[in-house]
Amino acid sequence: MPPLRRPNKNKPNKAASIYDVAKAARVSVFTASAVVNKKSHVGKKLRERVEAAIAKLHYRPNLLARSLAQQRTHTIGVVVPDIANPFFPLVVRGAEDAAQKHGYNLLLCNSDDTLEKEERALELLLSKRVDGILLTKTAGDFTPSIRRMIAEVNTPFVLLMRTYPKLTKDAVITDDYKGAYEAVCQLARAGRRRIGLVGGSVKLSTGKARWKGFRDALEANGLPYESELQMEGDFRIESGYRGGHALLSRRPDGVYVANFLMTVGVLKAADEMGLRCPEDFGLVSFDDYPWLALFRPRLTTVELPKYQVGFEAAELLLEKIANPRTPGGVRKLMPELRVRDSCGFRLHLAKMHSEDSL
Amino acid sequence: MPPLRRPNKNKPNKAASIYDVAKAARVSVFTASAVVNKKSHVGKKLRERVEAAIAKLHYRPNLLARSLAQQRTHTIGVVVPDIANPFFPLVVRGAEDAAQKHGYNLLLCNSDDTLEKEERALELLLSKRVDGILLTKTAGDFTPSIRRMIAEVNTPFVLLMRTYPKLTKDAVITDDYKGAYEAVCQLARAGRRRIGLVGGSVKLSTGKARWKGFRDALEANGLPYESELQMEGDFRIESGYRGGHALLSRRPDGVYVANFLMTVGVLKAADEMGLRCPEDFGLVSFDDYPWLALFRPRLTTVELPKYQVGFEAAELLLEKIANPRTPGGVRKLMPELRVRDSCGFRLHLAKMHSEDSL
DNA sequence: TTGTAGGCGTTATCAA
DNA sequence: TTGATAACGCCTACAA
Repeated sequence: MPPLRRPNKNKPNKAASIYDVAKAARVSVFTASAVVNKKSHVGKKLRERVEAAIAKLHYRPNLLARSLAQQRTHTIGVVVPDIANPFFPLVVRGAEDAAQKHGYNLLLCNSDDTLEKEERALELLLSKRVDGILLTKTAGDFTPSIRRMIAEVNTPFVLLMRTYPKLTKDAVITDDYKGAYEAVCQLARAGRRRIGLVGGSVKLSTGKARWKGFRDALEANGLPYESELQMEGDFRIESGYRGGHALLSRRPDGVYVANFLMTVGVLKAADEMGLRCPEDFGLVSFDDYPWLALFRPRLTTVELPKYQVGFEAAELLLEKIANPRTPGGVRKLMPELRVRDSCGFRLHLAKMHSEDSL
Repeated sequence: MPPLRRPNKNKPNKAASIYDVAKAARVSVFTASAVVNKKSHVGKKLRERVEAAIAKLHYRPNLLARSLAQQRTHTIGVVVPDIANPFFPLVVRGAEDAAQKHGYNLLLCNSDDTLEKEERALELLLSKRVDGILLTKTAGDFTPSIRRMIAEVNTPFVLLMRTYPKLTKDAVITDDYKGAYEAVCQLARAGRRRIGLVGGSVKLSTGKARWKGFRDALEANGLPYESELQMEGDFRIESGYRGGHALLSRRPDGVYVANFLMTVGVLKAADEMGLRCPEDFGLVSFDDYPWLALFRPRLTTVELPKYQVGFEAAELLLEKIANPRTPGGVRKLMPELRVRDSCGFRLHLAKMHSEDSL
């Protein structure tokens, strides 16, 4: 004779379980569960008894157990290179807002753009059975082991900012090619002829697209393409600093930097070299922040809709979770050139004007 | 006769469970589990059989089930006002690094400094049975309902940046009083006599401490205390902008702003009013960022060890999780005044010097 | 050292 | 409409 499952085994400080509720309301756990989940029509009388018991016992369902039972955690994993890189907080915030709206939570991991940390994070997220993953893929391919793992679990992925077709076609990115193209065109409009680049890694889709946009804009504007004016960085301050020193020592009159952190590095290098922006070199940066309009040099930059990227990626992911056969694909959001002083456009106009009046 | 629990009920695309492993290795689940957890001495022979089965089936433990069984999720909840406020990413990053080190993950929530969102977040985190919570408490008291809930679950809390003794004494904060005090002293050293404040909410421990530091420094420097030179904001750009307009219209010669976002707002207001910093008013901000050294006005500011706050808070929380009777208490980290141009100190020196040479 | 069986808290199936 | 009872996948006394 199987002993009845005893509710709350007399443990004093234990939270009430649905068994306790059922017992207190003198109904079955089924009924109790149905009431908790506002399910089908439970008789009014029983429902009230259950509700009373819930209130009395301060019952709150254990989401862990629920997740195990229904194979759904209502949690999505997010892996970004570094939340301390000012680019990502807004992306994550967008994702959180979308997730929140649907009753989902975010499990956050940093990869530092490292394959090792990325894989550790993914493995953990998968083991915790997140319902889906938002990933800003780092450069390089997954190990076969993790590839297999991902294939087996069948958890939907949506990529943030960077594409990586080997994993999935679903991604929300920005039109980096166009952004870089316009950035360089603006430099050209500002009368710059020897334009250099401090770019991100060309192993990344973003780095590559921005680099191509740079090159094509050079050509479209009939400007020379000098390979020694091109520096490859890693989107961090330090690499911008190194690239800035190397590049500026070649005295370009225009510089396009592929993200904000590297721009900071470039400005530091310029500072050390006694070079002023935009007088000595015009600069167009990538990615805008509210404070950039207020500090000098006022950066001409290409704003990327960070929040939107996160928000839409999360929404797409949630759709795929709800229905794995959701279309998806690459969603490309438009950047927006914001002309301020650093490109030297105003300077150029003033100069042209004074020449005119000679 | 109870039917044996059947491993992998023939479901095709199901991940292998420990039952499958046990079956494949022809051992009991106990043994399989022991091997997975590198437990006590399992016979070498059996262990190898189990390991082979694990490899063959690509078995990975379901952390959800494990959490349910051992009442431990290895997850800590983090509630911050807004991850998009550049202050918090570093705090969160510090916490993540500490958590990661101990095999923990972060569940991230934003409260927007709203009691409602804060409570929703806490309730969800508690329901998901996080092992502990890192909280930057918003202004105002919990509702009785959530108070009770928190009391019942017995989940350890550690506060970030802001104290709130009604919840817990454990907190990692910065010495805001001292920081503000030094900020104002620096303004005084720069020859400023009519010093105003754009502070945070005095309902927050941070806002209050920074305000007190401001006042005491005024007094210590024999400066007048004019209540109309004090604006209360909410740490966001917009409130700094409004406060900036109101304050600057009174023409103070020095301004202390209690965080970076509000400084951005103040600078915007100054810009619109045609006021230059530091020529027309000296400014000391709170909280430093790498790029602030490179843009003008170069902000004199009080750096707060953001990363450390997050890191140490997480470490303390993990200790409390491991041993609830861990001492704890308020850990106060030291700020660091970084003198640059915005306070007008250099200007002041130059002026004194030129007067000397008259 | 190894195995058996019960428990973790829910949901879900299938009768009644 | 309700109620037993079996999953969900893992851990862990208690036995052997």
